[in-house]
Amino acid sequence: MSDMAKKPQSGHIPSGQMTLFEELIDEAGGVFHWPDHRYDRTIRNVAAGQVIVRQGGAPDRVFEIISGTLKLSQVTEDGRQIILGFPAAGEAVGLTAGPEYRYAAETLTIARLRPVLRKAMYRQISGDRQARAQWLGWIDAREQMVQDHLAILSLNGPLPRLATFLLAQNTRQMKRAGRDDGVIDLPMTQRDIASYLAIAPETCSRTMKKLRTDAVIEAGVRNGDGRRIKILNRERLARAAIGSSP
Amino acid sequence: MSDMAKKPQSGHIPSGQMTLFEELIDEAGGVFHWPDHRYDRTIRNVAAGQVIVRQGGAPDRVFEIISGTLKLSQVTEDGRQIILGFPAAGEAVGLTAGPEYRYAAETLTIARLRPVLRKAMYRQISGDRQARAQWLGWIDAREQMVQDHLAILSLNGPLPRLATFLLAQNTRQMKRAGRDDGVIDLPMTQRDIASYLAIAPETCSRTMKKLRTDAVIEAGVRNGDGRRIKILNRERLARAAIGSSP
DNA sequence: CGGATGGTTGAGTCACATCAACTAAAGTGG
DNA sequence: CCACTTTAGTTGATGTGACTCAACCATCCG
Repeated sequence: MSDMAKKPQSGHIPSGQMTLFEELIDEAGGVFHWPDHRYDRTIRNVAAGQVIVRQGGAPDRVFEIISGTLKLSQVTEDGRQIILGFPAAGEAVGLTAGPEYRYAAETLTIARLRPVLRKAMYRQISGDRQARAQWLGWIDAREQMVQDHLAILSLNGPLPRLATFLLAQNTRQMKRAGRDDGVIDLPMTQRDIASYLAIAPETCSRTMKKLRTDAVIEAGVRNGDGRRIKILNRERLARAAIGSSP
Repeated sequence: MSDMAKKPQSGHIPSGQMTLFEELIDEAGGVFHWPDHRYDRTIRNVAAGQVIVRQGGAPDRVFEIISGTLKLSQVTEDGRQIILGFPAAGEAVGLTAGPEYRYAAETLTIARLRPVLRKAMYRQISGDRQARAQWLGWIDAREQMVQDHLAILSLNGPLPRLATFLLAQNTRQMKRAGRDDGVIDLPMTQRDIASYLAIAPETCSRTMKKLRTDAVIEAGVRNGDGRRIKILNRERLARAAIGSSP
């Protein structure tokens, strides 16, 4: 029930690719510390497994994701961990109207992030018309993410949930890349996916297998960080998403 | 699976209390039409069962709830209906950064609403410091609502979900009333609660019964619109919320 | 009184969570 | 470069419990 509490799986600090990007990385392990100077709009490279914002921290910055994928997680009062989503390039992280960050954000892959001070954000929203449209777009995207999550969780089986998740992931990556070859990058672990879908990790694995043996998807090999799968039959994947078995 | 689609239960247009408040009510059945003139900050009384905002409509107004309880619902692309929450006095409805309302809002009880034009909202956010704090508070409250919903849906049984829901309802009403007598108003149907918790209506009923027979709650009689229950043992309700059976 | 809506209860089935053991792969350190 | 450890993922067996279908009350409204 609260097995997630027993294994917080906090920052699994990989150091595999890090040697390649050592000079680009600001800090190596654990929580990423943002330099206080030159914080405004300076894009920085961050290693995988870095905690960008901490739950409960003061929300003084918003981060625009230039590239890479992040993971949003939250620890509830009773100790369970919830995965809230996997924002990627083009989205923003840290947007909140409250007095503190409600969730933690952690890089799943190497990422390029642009920090923006909250003050600057308010200035831009009031002033520059174009910048405001940009901000509202990010806020809207976040709204959409949450809505999609709720829609997934109100589905009643692992198969519809996973299928919907994969399709959504495909759509997002397709929009980002401009083309659609049916390949879906999954930089997150299956454990994270399971938590996001509110199913058991074993069930997630079994459902994946079912999709594989039914020739709906094709599982690739490990891709440095995470897996990569390919959609073989989008029709059936879409039908699985709404609960029709054949 | 999609039984909600078969019975959209759209606007169940009650006319019970309406005779009492007939002169206060602007429109009787179906979708509530807001007068175009005097829209700014004029509190209006609305009957129960009125649709305040429609999904897909242009989000030109935000509604501050002075009194009463509303229901937020959404119809997904594949026809399922999702209940997103039950905002009450002190909260705001219709806040969105996108080009259209994502969900419909309907009054569950008689309500007093203050509409505010979006333009006026932007003006206030940029200008008046105090008004901005108010708006940010509403946005934050909405964030909190969604987070709580996600936290509930990531719980894995009907009992924890229902218990959490009841405790949250109690907390909200307690804060609003200033005192806590353990009484919880439930203006929504059990069908709505079940949809909100993503469980079957029968399961919702059975779980309620279990709480009743275990002397955790006491069920009152029908209260005009909806039921009213009382918490007899908050300890056990709280323990049920995190999944401990004893 | 009849219709409609919301709620309750019963029986049965299926499937998800759980526990457990195991493989695969990658990081760690000598 | 090879043992050791750790983590992610896979598979099997099992019991329970939530959904489903169905019929039945209870209220409220005409």
